[in-house]
Parts: sequence; C-alpha cells; structure tokens
Amino acid sequence: MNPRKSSSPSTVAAAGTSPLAEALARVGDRWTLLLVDALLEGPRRFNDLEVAVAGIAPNILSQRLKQLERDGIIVARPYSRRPVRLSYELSAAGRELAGAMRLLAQWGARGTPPDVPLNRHPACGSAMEVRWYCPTCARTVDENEMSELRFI
Amino acid sequence: MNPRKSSSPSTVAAAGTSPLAEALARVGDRWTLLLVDALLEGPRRFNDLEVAVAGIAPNILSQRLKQLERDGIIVARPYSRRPVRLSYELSAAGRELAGAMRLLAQWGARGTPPDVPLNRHPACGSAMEVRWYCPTCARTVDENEMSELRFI
DNA sequence: GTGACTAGTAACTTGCAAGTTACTACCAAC
DNA sequence: GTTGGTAGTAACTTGCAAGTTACTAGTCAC
Repeated sequence: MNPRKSSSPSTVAAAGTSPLAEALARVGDRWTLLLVDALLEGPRRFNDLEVAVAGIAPNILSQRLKQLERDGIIVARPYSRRPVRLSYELSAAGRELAGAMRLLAQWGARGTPPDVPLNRHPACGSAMEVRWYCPTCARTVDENEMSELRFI
Repeated sequence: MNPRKSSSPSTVAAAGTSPLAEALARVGDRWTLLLVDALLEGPRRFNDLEVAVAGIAPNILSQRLKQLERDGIIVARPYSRRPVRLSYELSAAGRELAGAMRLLAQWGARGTPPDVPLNRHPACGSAMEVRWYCPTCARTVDENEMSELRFI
C-alpha cells in the first residue's frame, strides 16, 4: 500500500528541467556526440562519417545529421550540385561542444593505459590538460578557487 | 546490389574505440549524468535522488546506482546499519566529471535566457571557458597553435 | 547500355532500456 | 498491533532507438 505516485506519464528527461537535461536531450544519445567528435576534425561527407563513426547504420546516420542540422549544431553544405551532394561541418554551436567533449574524453581516458591520443603541446611536447580559464582576468582558475560559491 | 557490408553484428559503440566512446559507454545514457549531477551537491539518499532526478523509476535508479558503484563513480556508505541504509556520494572519479557536466550544461543553456547557472569566476564574475593548458610552459594554448599538427 | 561509385532512403524487425505497479523488509512511534 | 516512513526489489509490459537489408537516384567511365 505504498503505490508511490507515478511520475507524470512519459515525462521525458528533457526540456525545462535543467540546462544539463536540455543538453542531454539534444546530444545525449548513443551516436550524436561521436558524430560531433568526428566532425571536429573538419568537414566530412556521408561515407566518411559512416567510417569514422564505426558501427552506425546509414539510416541512423542520416537521421542524426538531419536532426543535428535542425538543431543548428551542424551545417550541410553542397560540395556538388547536380547530383546534390552534401558535406557536413560543425556550426559555431557545434564547435562550442568541443570543450565538453574534451573533458568527457579526458575523463574517459583517465586511469587507462596512456597510449590514448594525448593532446600534446606542439611547442614543447608535453601532454596538455584542460583548465577553466577566465577571459576577463586572462588566467586559469583552479577548482578550489571555484568551489567556494558552487551554488547561486 | 550494394549490400554494404554489415558492420560487425551488435558492435556496441563502446570500448576501445576512443576515450570519448569509452566515457559515453559509462555515463552516456539517459539518466546517469543527471544522477551524477544530483550527487554533485553532496551525499544523497535513495529517496532524495528519486526526487532530485524527476521522473526516474525506482528500479532504474537502483540499477544505475549499482552500476555507478561498480564503475567506481560513486560510493555507497551506510548511514545506518540494522536496517541497512545507504547514502550515495561521488567518488573522486565521479567528481572529475563535474567539469564536463558544467560545460555541457553551459552549452545546453547557450542562447537561452541568461539566468542559467553559468560557470562564473568568483573573483570577477565573468563567465569562464575551458582552454588547453600546458603544465610545462605553464600557460594556456589556443586552438590555432595546436592545429598545425592536428594530424600526424 | 551496363557497371560502378556515392549518397542516401525506406521497410521491416528486434532488443532492451525504461516505465508501471505492486510488493517486501526493517524499524519507530503511538 | 497497527500505522507510517524509508529503502529498496521484482514481475510484467511497452515503445522506440537502433539494426538489418534492400532499394533508388544521379553521375561517370567505358
């Protein structure tokens, strides 16, 4: 006798709830971020993406590309008309995802054998890391400095 | 007659492929990041989480918590034995996800009314961004500086 | 005109993640 | 001893995201 009020039927974990939920609703599925990751390296054609994102089905790829375009995350530009052929690249909004993806990838690589593609500083060769940066103060900001006012 | 060699059956977009895919395999589902987000605010009990992550079913919550614990992302510590009652909190690995989630949330909030929690620099109040940082040179490194040798 | 290549689209199917609902176990208070 | 709260577990169901497979459309090369 504790029937636990059922959450509003089919409340998608999405809109309105929080910015995070919002973001996840847009790019939180199985393929989207991998796709964006592949596009980070530059414009790609359909077949390139089929290869770069190993395992994705062509209909799903097509679907995702359309959806990403609707969401303004990528732009499709024709590299040939007559047969219309599109090449896909990130929009500014898409490129803004790069930071989050870098952090996520860095987290995913954490603790694993270090032969993952570390990002090295061309000038000196050492492995780089990701830091918060304040454009106004023109300096990096470390976690403890931030944690003081986590909320509000 | 172009039967397009079928990708290896049920290749999960996961392990090995890339650090990003790795990360997504761990936390890339519908609920996990929302859960981690809720735990960012401190230890939480089962019911707290049921409320904080609106819409999650109790069995799913239970499942995710177990899985996150197996993955070392959270730790469950008893706050009462006899009835064993657990409270869940992030491990170090879990806390390392915070950065990525903040950025993701920031991205999700992009373009929407600015009353969303941007990550601000406590000292000066301006919104922060993420940059590559070279620990050896002790400075940030911008994209164009890196792009020269994007591909080896 | 036929074969090959690229870039998709579309029908049909399937598995599993998630939702729903109900139940238990343990304790405390009254 | 019954009511109620907390913390789950479990059976059963369902929808949809994704997989599979096959097809088309347009062009080029020969």
